[in-house]
Amino acid sequence: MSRPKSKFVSIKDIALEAGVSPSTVSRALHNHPHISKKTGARIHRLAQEMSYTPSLLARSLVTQDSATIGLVITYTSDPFLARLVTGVEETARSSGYSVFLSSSYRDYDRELEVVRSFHERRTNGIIITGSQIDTDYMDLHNRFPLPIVLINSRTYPYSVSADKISGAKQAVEHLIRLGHRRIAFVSNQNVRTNLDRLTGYRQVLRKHDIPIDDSLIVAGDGMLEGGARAGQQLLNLPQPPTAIFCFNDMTAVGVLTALGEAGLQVPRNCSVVGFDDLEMSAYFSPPLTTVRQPCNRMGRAAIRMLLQLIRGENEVQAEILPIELVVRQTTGPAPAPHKSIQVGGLK
Amino acid sequence: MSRPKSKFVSIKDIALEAGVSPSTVSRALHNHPHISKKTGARIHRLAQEMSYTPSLLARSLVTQDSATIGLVITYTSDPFLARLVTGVEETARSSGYSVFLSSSYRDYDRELEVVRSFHERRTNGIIITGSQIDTDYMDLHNRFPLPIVLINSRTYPYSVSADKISGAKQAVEHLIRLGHRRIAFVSNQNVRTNLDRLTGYRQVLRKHDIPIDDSLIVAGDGMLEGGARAGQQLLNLPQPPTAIFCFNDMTAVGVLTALGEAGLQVPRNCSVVGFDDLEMSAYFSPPLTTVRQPCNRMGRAAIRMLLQLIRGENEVQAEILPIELVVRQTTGPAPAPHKSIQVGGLK
DNA sequence: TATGATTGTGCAAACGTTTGCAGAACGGTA
DNA sequence: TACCGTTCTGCAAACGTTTGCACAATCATA
Repeated sequence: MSRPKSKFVSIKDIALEAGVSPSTVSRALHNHPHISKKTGARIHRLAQEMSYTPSLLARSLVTQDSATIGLVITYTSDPFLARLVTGVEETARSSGYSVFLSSSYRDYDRELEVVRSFHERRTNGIIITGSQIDTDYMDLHNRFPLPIVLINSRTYPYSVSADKISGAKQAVEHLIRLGHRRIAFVSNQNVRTNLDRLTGYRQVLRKHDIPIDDSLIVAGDGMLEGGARAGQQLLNLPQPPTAIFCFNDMTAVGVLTALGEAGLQVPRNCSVVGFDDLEMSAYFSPPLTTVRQPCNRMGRAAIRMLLQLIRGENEVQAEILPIELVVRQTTGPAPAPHKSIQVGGLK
Repeated sequence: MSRPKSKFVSIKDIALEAGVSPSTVSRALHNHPHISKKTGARIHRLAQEMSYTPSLLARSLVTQDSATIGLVITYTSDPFLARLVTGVEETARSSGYSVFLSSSYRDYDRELEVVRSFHERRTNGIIITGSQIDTDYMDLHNRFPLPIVLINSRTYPYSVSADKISGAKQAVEHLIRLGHRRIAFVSNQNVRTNLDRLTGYRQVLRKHDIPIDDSLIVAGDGMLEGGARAGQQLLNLPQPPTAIFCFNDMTAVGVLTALGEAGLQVPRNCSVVGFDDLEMSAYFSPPLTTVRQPCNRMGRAAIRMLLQLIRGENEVQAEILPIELVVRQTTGPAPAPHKSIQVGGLK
């Protein structure tokens, strides 16, 4: 025997010990009604004593059900995703599923690779945030014949998204109401993820007859560094903005740092709005005005949808969850015109 | 046939199509040398065409190797763990492992349950952060006959930890050097996790002949809320501290908020030191002085150790990684004595 | 005492792989 | 033509489960 016998105790070992057949053991452990009380008890006791742990690998093979789902996120270090992961993991576990986690780094091929590997492991379904493949999954359907639910990819039929257009509109409306007219937008690198926020941003400006100035739309990277860079870039403009709407909270914090380093006060000299509402954001100083994404709820909705698909209920439809602006202390009235920003103020 | 045949194409399907035996297909797909070029090519082509994806479930069963590891963390929402997860996931994947993720909520039974479920899935090994079971795993060894590596449980033989005693000492030394003598410590709820920090804290105070005042040791919860509460509690003391050493950065931020709300300036009226060095902490205002835990490195070290154990190299030993104080702007000279804290200062 | 119903157990196939071993096909040499 | 050595392929067992079906045991009833 070249391969060593497994180091784990199997149903057969118990069967041998109990002097019954493996099937009886299997049934006994599942409390099958046709098993006599006596044998049932004895087998349970033996299983306990021999510290038997069933192999879900073997079970999955025969039942054609791995009781496993895959979760693909962009970066494990993105705090926005933390609560989402919590929601997914929690609900998955309470429905008896285990969760594979992997990250895509927002890279098409990497995402493909992760999905392939989850498919190899025969996960019952996959949830993907920030997908680059997105609607292409519809063509990949025969290559990956398993349910896939996307988060924040609202063009894909099986998806759960936050209503980001509405969020962006609320944010910009809020700023305009405060008197701002030069409102900047700091984007993410990734075109697709910016789309909704930009749409909302443009719609509101247009509605208020504010011309769209492309120099006010600058690129961040969705992270602290990018926000800081973008902030500096905006300050160097001949006519800097009086308010900055940011792709997300991390970006906003980066922007705040840049403003602070330039000696500007927030919101006196410049207002800042974030997106996400990280737990941290309420504790920032000043506490960040931001658009709250219902992450936890999205995670739960996504897995609920996935479980439906797994059960074969195919008539689910894309969900778009409402989103709300949380006004805190980084937004205030626009400074008087023509001296919109005073560099190097106070002290 | 009551159970439907699998919806996935198997090696048998290819064999049928190619007119060869399953074994040949298996070998061809593994580029076994004894397979003729012709058949090899044909089978590869067929596999491609039929979009065959091997079942790792089946493979794992026969090879007795699931190429899978389990990662147990306390809370998926803890930002401190984010980079650690990244390190683990990254290294695991590049070694061909997939990662199961689950959270323990710092609960003994929950942790046990997660480990059991990972064992059922026949993960090759498990990494656990913030373990409550800790050294008890040594007794559980026959129940869980698979390698387990703990993070930050230095009494367990297979563990990777940061040198938290040293970190705490550096922090408190730093404060004392700045002239502070009333130095508070805001702890976590969990006794075990506080141990090292408290040891360092006490050692340094004793070394400098500063009596240890138990009223200066108050409980947080490792999170923002707890920090804020603890901060208030400390301010209400008849003789409040001039410096506060916090269990972690989240706690520190909570404390900062409490100080801010009381109208105190940091570090003029009170210094604050955190622990972890979250990415966010450098961007806080003022940027947080803190003790940096090498999370990413710890994650990588942990999985490296686990892989060694999986390969059967049992002579590994617990690793303790160095840790460093990062001085930023929440610490400064102690205020003059007897008017140590002026409530409601400036403006 | 046979009959039938009821209850408990075992056989064997199946899930999708891998792999040792046997053996077929093929080519070359004597 | 017979033999041997290569080179390739297939058989069958194994991994650890589940489960339909057949059948054995038990017991009450006629």
